Amino acid sequence: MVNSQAVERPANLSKMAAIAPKPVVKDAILDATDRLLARFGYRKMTVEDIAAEAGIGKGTIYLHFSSKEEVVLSHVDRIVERLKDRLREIASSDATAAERLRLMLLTRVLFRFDSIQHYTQSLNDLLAALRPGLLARRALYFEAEAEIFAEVLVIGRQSGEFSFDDEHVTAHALLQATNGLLPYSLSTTELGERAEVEQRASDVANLMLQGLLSRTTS
Amino acid sequence: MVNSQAVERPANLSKMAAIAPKPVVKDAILDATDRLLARFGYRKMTVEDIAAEAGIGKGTIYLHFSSKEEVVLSHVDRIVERLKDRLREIASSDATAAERLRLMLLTRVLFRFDSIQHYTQSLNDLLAALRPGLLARRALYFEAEAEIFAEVLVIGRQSGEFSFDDEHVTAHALLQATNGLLPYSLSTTELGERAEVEQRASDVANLMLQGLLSRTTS
DNA sequence: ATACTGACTGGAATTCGATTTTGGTCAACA
DNA sequence: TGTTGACCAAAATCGAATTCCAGTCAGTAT
Repeated sequence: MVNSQAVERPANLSKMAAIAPKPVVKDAILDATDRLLARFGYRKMTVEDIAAEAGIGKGTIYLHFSSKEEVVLSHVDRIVERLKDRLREIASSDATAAERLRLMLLTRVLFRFDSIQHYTQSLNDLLAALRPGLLARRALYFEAEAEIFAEVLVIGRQSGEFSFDDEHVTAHALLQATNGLLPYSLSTTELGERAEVEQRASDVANLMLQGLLSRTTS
Repeated sequence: MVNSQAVERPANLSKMAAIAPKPVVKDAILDATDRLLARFGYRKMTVEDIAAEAGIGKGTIYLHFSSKEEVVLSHVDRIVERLKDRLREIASSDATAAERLRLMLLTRVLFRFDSIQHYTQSLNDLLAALRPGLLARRALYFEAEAEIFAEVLVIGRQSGEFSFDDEHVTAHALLQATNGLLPYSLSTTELGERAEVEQRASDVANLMLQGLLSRTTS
């Protein structure tokens, strides 16, 4: 439940580190988790393993996270958080709106692919153990992503580049169309080669974007 | 391995039933399988159960299928075969090519949804047991579907309704975009309400089709 | 105080051998 | 000639003994 992103009332700036104790340690825990997930998978990775890998005591983990499950879910959260940063970066670049959306769609697929392809065989394990928690967050992830996409859509419409009715519906459709390429239930090996996934994402993106382009421009 | 679809050299027409013994029985076995999958799931359903439900002896199952796994995979094959019939039906209707594709996309999603929503909780079980076999067939299913879609695409282009480069790439993109709504790894309950799934499929289809429409028509 | 730790605990997971179930075969049967 | 169900080996299941580990908290260090 501790979310370093949410900044509520920075009451005492000099004591920020105390309010959310040592974000450096928190990140070290998540880094360790990433390495160990790749090496052992979810079930065989113990909390003591994580602590040792991070160079801290086991109890310290519980000062930052409420449970082992929460550690791993936060790790996934961090991946998505970084993805969102990347998406916002692309969203505010100076390419055409269509080019930005295209790159954003490719990125949302490939960033996830790259983030978890390290632990391929252990993914099923993780998924089986955390399915309920992950499904709950999936919806939140998509919603957050949709907002970023919607902004670019609106900008593209203002400039006359795009033509569409509802930006939220359209944003969700864009995400939905690429969801089949996300390694949520199919592992990265089952999805196919990276290059092939990229090609498929690209083909889908091209077709969708063609549908967005304003009829008047051509 | 016994595939009633593949018609190789119908040597003796009067003995067809002997070459592929009693397709009626075969269908009865698959019908029984469908009912029992819903009731018990894959693992708890025994071959003897199937035989009893179909009103035949256990050994008879093995005159039609090489293994229990093959029985269930053939059951899935039959679902897809029926779906393809439905798709071809729509493909040859007299609506506009866009309307046909739209309906075909909705159908490929909802037909699957309806076909397996009976056995929701037992789906994970089935998926875990048959994953390798199912993944292998998935590719074949998509390929076969893509062909039907490609035909409609070509017709739409001939009539000037559509504009696109490669019909196979485009057909695959259409399928890929709706794959995320198929109950392959996510069960029907995890996908959401039927109406919601329908809405999402519809939104995606609309956007994709918008991209196909020829620029000249508007 | 405050930040951290690791020994400790109960419940969960694993192991392993005994027992039961079941996928697949085939000799007998209709 | 087509069908069957008793039969067999392999797999699944069970259950008790054992190990393991997530989470706690008294204690240490700072």
